[in-house]
Amino acid sequence: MRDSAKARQIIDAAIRVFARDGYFNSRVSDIAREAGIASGTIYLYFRTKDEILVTLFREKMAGWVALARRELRGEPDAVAKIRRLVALHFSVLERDPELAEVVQVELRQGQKFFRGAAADEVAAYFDLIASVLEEGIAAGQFRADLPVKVATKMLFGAMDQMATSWVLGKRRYRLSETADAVAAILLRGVASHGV
Amino acid sequence: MRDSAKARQIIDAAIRVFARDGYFNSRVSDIAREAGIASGTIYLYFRTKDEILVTLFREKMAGWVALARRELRGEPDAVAKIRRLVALHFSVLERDPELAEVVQVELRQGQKFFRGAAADEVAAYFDLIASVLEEGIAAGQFRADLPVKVATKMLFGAMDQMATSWVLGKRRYRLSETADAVAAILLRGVASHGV
Amino acid sequence: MRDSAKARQIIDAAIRVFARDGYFNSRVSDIAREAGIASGTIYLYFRTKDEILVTLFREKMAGWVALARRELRGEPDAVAKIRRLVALHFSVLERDPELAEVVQVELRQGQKFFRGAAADEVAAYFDLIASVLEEGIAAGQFRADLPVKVATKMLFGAMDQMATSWVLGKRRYRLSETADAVAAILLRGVASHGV
Amino acid sequence: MRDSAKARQIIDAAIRVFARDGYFNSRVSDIAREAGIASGTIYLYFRTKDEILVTLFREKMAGWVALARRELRGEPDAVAKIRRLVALHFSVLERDPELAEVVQVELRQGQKFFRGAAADEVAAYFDLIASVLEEGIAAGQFRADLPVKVATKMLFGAMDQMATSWVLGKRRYRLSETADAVAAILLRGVASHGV
DNA sequence: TATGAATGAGCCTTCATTCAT
DNA sequence: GATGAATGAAGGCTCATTCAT
Repeated sequence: MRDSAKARQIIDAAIRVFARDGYFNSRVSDIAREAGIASGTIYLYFRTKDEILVTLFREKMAGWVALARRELRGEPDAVAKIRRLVALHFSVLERDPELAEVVQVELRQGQKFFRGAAADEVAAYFDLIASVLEEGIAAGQFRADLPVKVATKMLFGAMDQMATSWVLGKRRYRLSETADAVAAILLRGVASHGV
Repeated sequence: MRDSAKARQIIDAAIRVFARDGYFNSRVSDIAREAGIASGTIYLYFRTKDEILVTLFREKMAGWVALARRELRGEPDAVAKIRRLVALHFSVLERDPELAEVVQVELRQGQKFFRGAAADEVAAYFDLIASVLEEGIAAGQFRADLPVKVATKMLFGAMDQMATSWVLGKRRYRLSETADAVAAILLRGVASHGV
Repeated sequence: MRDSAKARQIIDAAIRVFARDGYFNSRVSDIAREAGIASGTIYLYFRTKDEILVTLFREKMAGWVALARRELRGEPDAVAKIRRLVALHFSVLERDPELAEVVQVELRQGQKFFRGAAADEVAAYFDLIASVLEEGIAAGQFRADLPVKVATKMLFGAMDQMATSWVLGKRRYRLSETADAVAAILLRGVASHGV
Repeated sequence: MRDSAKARQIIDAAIRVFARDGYFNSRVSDIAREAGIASGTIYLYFRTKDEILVTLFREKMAGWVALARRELRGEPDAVAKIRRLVALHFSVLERDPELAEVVQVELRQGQKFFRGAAADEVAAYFDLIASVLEEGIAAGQFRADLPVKVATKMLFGAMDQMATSWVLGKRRYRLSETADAVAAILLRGVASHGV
């Protein structure tokens, strides 16, 4: 549980195993073997198998949000931030295909992703998107009457489905290359006038 | 499968049980009790517990696509069709909250939804969306250079996330009431000029 | 249960099915299909699946013993009777390979064969063998101090193993052709002097 | 299989349970309770319930054949060896009545005994018998024209039926006391002249 | 800390048998 | 008598978790 090299080692092993076999088909002993430790050792760092998945996700998602926040800070306005956000969303997943498999496919089990322990991190990401939209509205770049909550979900959903389709299509193309097109459509959708 | 009345009875019971307890927490005997039959009877109509979930989804999704196709036929142009599609997507789920729970949450397990046996039906829905986009492009309503595949995924993703958030938020508002706003954003995103 | 063409039809189907798949791998419905009737019909003639096996065996064994008794009656002395008995034992099985498979392999399950409902018929066959041995002793052909019970079991065991090996060896030779050799060894074993 | 002590503990428990209740009436959990371990532990040493039976048999039979080989080595000629073999065959079973019950009754299910995984050990026992017969023929003690394969099966069958009858008769007498009579009949059967 | 043998709760599925038609 | 859809008991096996070392 405590931050530790061993915990990270376990999480990294879990990502590989979950990506390969799926969460339900993976045994704790598989993760242990992949990590090169005894299965009992895992329970010194995680209370349950489920907690591995949740922790995995929380850590990755928290890092993701932090990264996004940092990156967006450098962008001049909401439009640029949306473009950056899409590019980042895609490149993070593209850079780590095993993580992508786990996040887009395995993590959607039951209610673990949007509900569950990871809900805070997802909410933070939603908040980040919403804040960019608010900023755009304030700056007059986005429609004044834009329903922000709705638009936030739609933006996330659109990006998420792009990622899911890419993963399920065995990543046969470069996800990043679609970023501009995606951002363009999203921006037109929310813009106060033609962009 | 053979006796469609009994099979439907089982599927309907399964929807209620899965919606209440989740797929993995549901025992076959729970479905049987809910359907008012013996658990062995289920195996006269379905080979495995898994097949119940898959059949459930295929039937519902096939009906959904057929309904959408029929409804869209009556609309005059692509813009109207997109509006209709969003309204339909939302109203189908809103009318059957238990189905919504199953489709948006339980069905996303592992690879059963987009991959797996249900892939054909999902693909048919994607095709339907794509065909509307093509029609809009041909009619000059949507951008001539619109990347149809990308836009298709984004449209589906946006609607899907709206539905998921609504389900996870315990359906505390009327999903249908967001349809106009969603359609508006989608249409602006793909329109050839400000709509 | 009652003697009837249908009961015989079921038993004959059961022999074929048991010989092909083994008793435990055979379902009652398999027997029904092989017999060309509904599975429920079987229960009009037999109380349980087990009873099919037992009845099958009792009928075949009773017929076998009756046949043997009849045939031996025509033989002049104990030596000729032993020869006849061996030849008959082998030819009965050889003439009906599926019955042989069932009797030598499938029927030996648990305690159904020597113990169980078929015990009487087996005992009758043992008695028949014993009576021939007694006759031979009385006639001076067999050792006066021959332990009849022991010899009876040995004779049966020797013939039985010959049959079992022949069945397990996929009946690649003619069992009957070994009858003379078998009878010769048996007769020397019990004879009052070199035969 | 790995830890021979624990595996032996399980096998010994299985012999007691199978002898008492029969193989099919025994649950894996019964064996576990008898062995004083958890039922899951059994699966650390055996893949299936079936494998327990097969392993049980292979180990016992292998030990039996090894013992017989060793004992026969000390005997001066084929006649003495046959006598020793019969005595040994009977005393092994008599010394371990529960093993006898399992080997003579439970193990004959379907094709596990003569066919199946135990076939090698049974074949080794048959080979041992055959080699003694060959030796006796070479030494002139047994008939020169003795059909060895046939005689081997008959010898085994005769001993086996003696054992089976003894087990089924609830072991109401001492099997060993019949050894001399059995050996005498067998030897007369194969001898080159009156013995 | 680390190990890995041991635990034991949990459940899907089969199929002999029943019975309403 | 005949049917075959329906029943429901039964148990082998898995694997997350524990704990003695």
